[in-house]
Amino acid sequence: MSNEIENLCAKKGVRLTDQRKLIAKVMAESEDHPDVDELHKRVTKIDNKISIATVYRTVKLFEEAGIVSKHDFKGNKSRYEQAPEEHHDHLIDINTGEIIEFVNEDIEKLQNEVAEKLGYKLVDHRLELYGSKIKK
Amino acid sequence: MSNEIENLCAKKGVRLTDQRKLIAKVMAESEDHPDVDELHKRVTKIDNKISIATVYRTVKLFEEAGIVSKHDFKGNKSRYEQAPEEHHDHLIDINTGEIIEFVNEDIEKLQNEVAEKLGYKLVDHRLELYGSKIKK
DNA sequence: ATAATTGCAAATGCTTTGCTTGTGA
DNA sequence: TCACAAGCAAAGCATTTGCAATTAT
Repeated sequence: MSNEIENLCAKKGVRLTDQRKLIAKVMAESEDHPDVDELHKRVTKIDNKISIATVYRTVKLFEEAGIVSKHDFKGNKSRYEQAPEEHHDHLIDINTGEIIEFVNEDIEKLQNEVAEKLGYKLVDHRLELYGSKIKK
Repeated sequence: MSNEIENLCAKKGVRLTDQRKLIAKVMAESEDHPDVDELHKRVTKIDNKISIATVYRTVKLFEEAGIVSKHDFKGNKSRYEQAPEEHHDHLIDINTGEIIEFVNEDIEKLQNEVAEKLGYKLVDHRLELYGSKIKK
């Protein structure tokens, strides 16, 4: 009955309230990258007393605990996804808003090389591709 | 007496007011990536009647005309730079906030390949590296 | 002349926060 | 029990906008 996010909360000593459990559940079941409003809509279907402030507080809490990842794509409000096992980047369909995840080791390696060459240790990065579907 | 940005405005049919000339001048002379507040501070030193609303309107106008580029780095307000001749990406020093520009053709090429492989035409992208200086 | 631009202040949209009541460990 | 969390409404912050006065062409 418990999900990955709940397990991580327990492990990290994050107190599990009904609201947090519900938000965790909804996030764990989301295949997309919902924003706070969308999350609030989804949890409200199950418990209509949860306030949007709680959703804001909870995603922030989860993010700080490394349980979820936050993304600020161009021109949108912040969107969230369960923190992935392995890093990936995103391609955003500029027509539909659809988000496709991808991994490219070569780019990752080159990023490290670039940073190093400039005298920096790479701590974090952001790579987003914006494109339109090629019709066949 | 006129700068690159003023020339571009003329070419694009953007009406040149005193305020816009001044903002163009300040942007053209900026080596860094100032935000709107900082731009407002800089123009105010020369003309203290310019309102922040005008700065907002002007950077937006310039951006839509392709004259300046807007960047939303992590955790900061929007920052602007004169639109570069040739594309570059940014490395942000997470300790000082300093921004270093770089170009890497290999990464650019790989981005196109990734998009293509996913069935997309790459229209735009965002690549930001966040790092800390390696002390020697 | 007159359509576009400015300055000001008010409005917006997303997010955070203070405070009182409620609750998980 | 009691420190912490939730709900609500108010505040915050960056940015946008309505409107009357001003200005570039």
